[in-house]
Amino acid sequence: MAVTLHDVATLAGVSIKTVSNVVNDYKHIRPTTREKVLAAIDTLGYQPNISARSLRSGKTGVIGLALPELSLSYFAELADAVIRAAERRHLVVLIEQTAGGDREREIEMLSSPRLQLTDGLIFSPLGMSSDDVGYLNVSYPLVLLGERIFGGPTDHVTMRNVEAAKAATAHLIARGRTRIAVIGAHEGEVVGSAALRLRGYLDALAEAGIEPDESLIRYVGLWHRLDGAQAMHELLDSGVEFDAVFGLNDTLALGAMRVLQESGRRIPDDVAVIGFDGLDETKYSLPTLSTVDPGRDEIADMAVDVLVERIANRDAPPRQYLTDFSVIGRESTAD
Amino acid sequence: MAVTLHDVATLAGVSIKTVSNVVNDYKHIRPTTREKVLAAIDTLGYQPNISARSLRSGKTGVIGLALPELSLSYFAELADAVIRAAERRHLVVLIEQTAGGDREREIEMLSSPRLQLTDGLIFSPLGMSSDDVGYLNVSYPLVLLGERIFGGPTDHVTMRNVEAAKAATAHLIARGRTRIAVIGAHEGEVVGSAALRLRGYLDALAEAGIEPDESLIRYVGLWHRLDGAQAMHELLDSGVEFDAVFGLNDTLALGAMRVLQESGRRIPDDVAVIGFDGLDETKYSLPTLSTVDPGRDEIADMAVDVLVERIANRDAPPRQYLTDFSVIGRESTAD
DNA sequence: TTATGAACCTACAACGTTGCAGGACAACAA
DNA sequence: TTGTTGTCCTGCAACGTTGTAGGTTCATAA
Repeated sequence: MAVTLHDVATLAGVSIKTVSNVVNDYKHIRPTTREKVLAAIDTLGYQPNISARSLRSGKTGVIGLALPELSLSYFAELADAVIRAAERRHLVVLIEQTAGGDREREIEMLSSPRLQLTDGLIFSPLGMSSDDVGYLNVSYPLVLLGERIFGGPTDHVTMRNVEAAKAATAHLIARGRTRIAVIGAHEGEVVGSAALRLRGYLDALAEAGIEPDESLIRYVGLWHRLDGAQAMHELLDSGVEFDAVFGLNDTLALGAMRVLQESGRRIPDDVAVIGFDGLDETKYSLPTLSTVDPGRDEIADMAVDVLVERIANRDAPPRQYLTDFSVIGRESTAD
Repeated sequence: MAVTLHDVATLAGVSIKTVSNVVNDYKHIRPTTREKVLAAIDTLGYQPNISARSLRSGKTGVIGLALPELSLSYFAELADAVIRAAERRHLVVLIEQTAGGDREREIEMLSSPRLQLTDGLIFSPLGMSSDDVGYLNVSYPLVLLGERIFGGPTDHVTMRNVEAAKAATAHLIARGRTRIAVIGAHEGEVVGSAALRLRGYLDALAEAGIEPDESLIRYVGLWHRLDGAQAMHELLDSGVEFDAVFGLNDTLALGAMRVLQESGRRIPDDVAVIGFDGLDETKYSLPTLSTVDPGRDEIADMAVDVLVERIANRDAPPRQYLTDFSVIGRESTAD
């Protein structure tokens, strides 16, 4: 059925190896020979067998991308960006979902035989924590994304969470807001997106000389829209005064915004709202949502680059890479 | 570096083939031998080399999924469902994006050597049309999704678009609405989601004895939120009266809803709105959006099943499979 | 006792490719 | 002339696996 080097070689009247050389752009080939071979390849419609090539070379041209779940917009947009970045480098992406970031699933995934197909993995953990850092000692090239785990034995690409959250908070302060609620904190967390962004929030308050108010900090379990909505309900019920909300991600902010509107508050007049992540969706909400763009394309590009380098050179010491961010002001924080 | 059958065989004191037999659950193996081998596998941490296995067997355990782009929620949720469905069958999914549904890219993708890695493809076209049906004559197992192309030479999984759109429209009519605008029609289209859903809309009107009004049918280019918003602007500017809106997909409906609210209309009091696709997001909008659930999980399950069958039996005639749908009433069409 | 067949195990070849080593030939310098 | 260098091409072996065919052992039946 399938056309092999052998078939091409026979038709072109050369050896198998010469065909292979042509296919792989080997230098020392007479132009006439090259053309004969290319013609044969063309008439037979030859395509190299990737399995055989992989077996021989040990490379597959596939990279893995493990993330909690594609239904979450943040990860869908991340996957989109990673696939595009990989494509530019002639790599193809195989996606593993870890059941919404289940710790056991993540650990299991790290040693899954399914990764055999892969030259390396880009991993965005959610359930695992720094305690699980030992599981990252894998035998294949691994690039870590996000803020769940620091100081692991692998390359790590992440954004400047503290600085970005500080900038988002400063954005609100610059618009005269002083009673800024923050939604999405995680009880007792030290690293992780929630903790880092909360720290940025506190830094900004400190810099502006605003006393932090614990009653303005709302804790949630997950970072879904429902959690944002519920946290806002609680905040409203508590009766505490506030004139701005910082959602530690866009989804939380959108959920909170909905509840604010239901309660009759005007955005941004009564309450200004800002999110975090730069989701596409924030451009279309009512009102449009100010947010922090973490530079997703840059993260994706960098992650793929770093992985490619790591595949080429496994002995280099692991490095940490930081991307740039930008605050995007929209209607929800308009003056 | 990597542990092979050979290493395991040496340690266990049996032949390579016996180890292979154990790994592949060959029946006639003495329990004691099996345990010896399993012990050796365990101590060495053996994992089969998938490239070699693929080369030998011609199967990779990978299926391709080609779709316009993951940033569009519909496709992100579809990909999520397909990956889950594939996982249940011990398959892994490789995702190809076709640049938002670019026709050239779709055609190119169909003969990409990247598909070599794959046992078959699930393809959700957007740019290609029924004129391009010839390009679907590929040599690998292919399952088509969606409504762009009918009557192709491949298996096809889709939903009952006409019936579902009719049901959505009837849902509005049952709530006393008679001036129902529809957003998202495609000029001159005959097949395709837009045309089919528009037909369902017209069928429902006809059944209720409502005369269709061409000025209530709004045409758009793409099905993004901005297009929905713009169509609604035009509709409002046109001054035509309406008491309900049927967005041919959820994104259009959400965009339209935003503009309706900006214009001061109350939903559903002044205007009822229903969408189509059952996006997760519709559960969280303000107000929550009524929609049609096309049974995405069922589509994904079926697509993977059909592909697996097709891989096993390439000679069976192509079939068309239809999934069930359900109308989900929410706040945007509440009585 | 031997014949029969099932249970268990093994050697060999092959899947399609590429690295390696080397051969044939031409061009050029000494 | 001979030696040297470079160009162009080839055969062989190997990557790790599984299908095929066949061999050995053992229990059971004749």
